[in-house]
Amino acid sequence: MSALHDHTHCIADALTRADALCAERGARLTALRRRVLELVWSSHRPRGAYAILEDLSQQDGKAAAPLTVYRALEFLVEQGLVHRIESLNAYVGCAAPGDVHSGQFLVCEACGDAAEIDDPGVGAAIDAAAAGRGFRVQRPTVEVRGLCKSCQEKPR
Amino acid sequence: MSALHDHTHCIADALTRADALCAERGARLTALRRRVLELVWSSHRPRGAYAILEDLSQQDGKAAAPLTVYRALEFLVEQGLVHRIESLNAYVGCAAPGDVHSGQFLVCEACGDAAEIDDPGVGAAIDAAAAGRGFRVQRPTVEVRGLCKSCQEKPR
DNA sequence: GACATGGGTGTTACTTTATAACACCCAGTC
DNA sequence: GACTGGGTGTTATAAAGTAACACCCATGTC
Ligand SMILES: [Zn+2]
Ligand SMILES: [Zn+2]
Ligand SMILES: [Zn+2]
Ligand SMILES: [Zn+2]
Repeated sequence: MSALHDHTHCIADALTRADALCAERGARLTALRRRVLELVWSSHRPRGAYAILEDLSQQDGKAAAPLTVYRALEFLVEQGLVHRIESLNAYVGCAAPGDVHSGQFLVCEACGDAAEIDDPGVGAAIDAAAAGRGFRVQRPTVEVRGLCKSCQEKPR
Repeated sequence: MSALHDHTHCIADALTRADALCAERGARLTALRRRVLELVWSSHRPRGAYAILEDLSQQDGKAAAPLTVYRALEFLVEQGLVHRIESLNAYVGCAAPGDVHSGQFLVCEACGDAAEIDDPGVGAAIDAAAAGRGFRVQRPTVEVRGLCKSCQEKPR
């Protein structure tokens, strides 16, 4: 993700889509859940549950318990609004909620950004590899560590 | 991994290869590290660090500290003898140490076995997807959850 | 043999991440 | 108004991982 973009737009857009999706599904995007989603979207870097907890305490003055955040995150993940990055124990906003989520991420070691991609080639290759071994795919996880384009261009 | 196979052979083989690889590299596969490797290989299911710790305590009578196990695991991972399954916070023996490790796993939700595959198609697809976005790959992680062949055949 | 060197291990304490159990509240319904 | 169920608050606890520091022991050097 380019460092120079109107991120307030990313946030507003994510919240709007979340409102629409939840309304459509009859899922309850409560004030707390919406606020947690907003905090997850505070950047394109995956954010840990306890970091979000701190945000809640400091920005909202509410001293919430870990469970509060974890339950909100659980809901958001179920709704496909947020993805969990397993290799970081952290959460990041979904770029395309509503669409199919195969969950593929390019995670930059330098800036920390996690770019979600839904590359059909990768999905197809995984399906083929699994099928060849008689394995039935339920949930693929692809998290590629490396260096994003902008971090390669301005090294160090 | 078929439930019916001579697993003692898997273990013996893994230890033999580890001995050879470490000797070749001048890496010190100490008694503790070798023992931890053996415990990781106690099955084809990824095993958590604390589970291995318990094995050490119960089977060897040594009440080791967590760090002891984590340090041994760190060494084994560096040497490519063991892989960490990020989505499980657990470790599993490498099927082909010495070769290139892209780290692709088919993890069965039913029996827990993690089958390591090194599918060139998957690797190539990831490289292509990353290259198309200007991303330089350093360490890909692929962990596919689903049902292995034998668990599909004997459901429940 | 005495001595420095460095990697491996032991010990204690601590941080981070995640979940269990149970009570309460509040909107929607009959 | 009472019933119900999902969402939230509270407290306590489990699971996973790390920091700091001392000790040991094999190796190489003087
Ligand atoms: Zn943005
Ligand atoms: Zn970057
Ligand atoms: Zn085996
Ligand atoms: Zn299975």
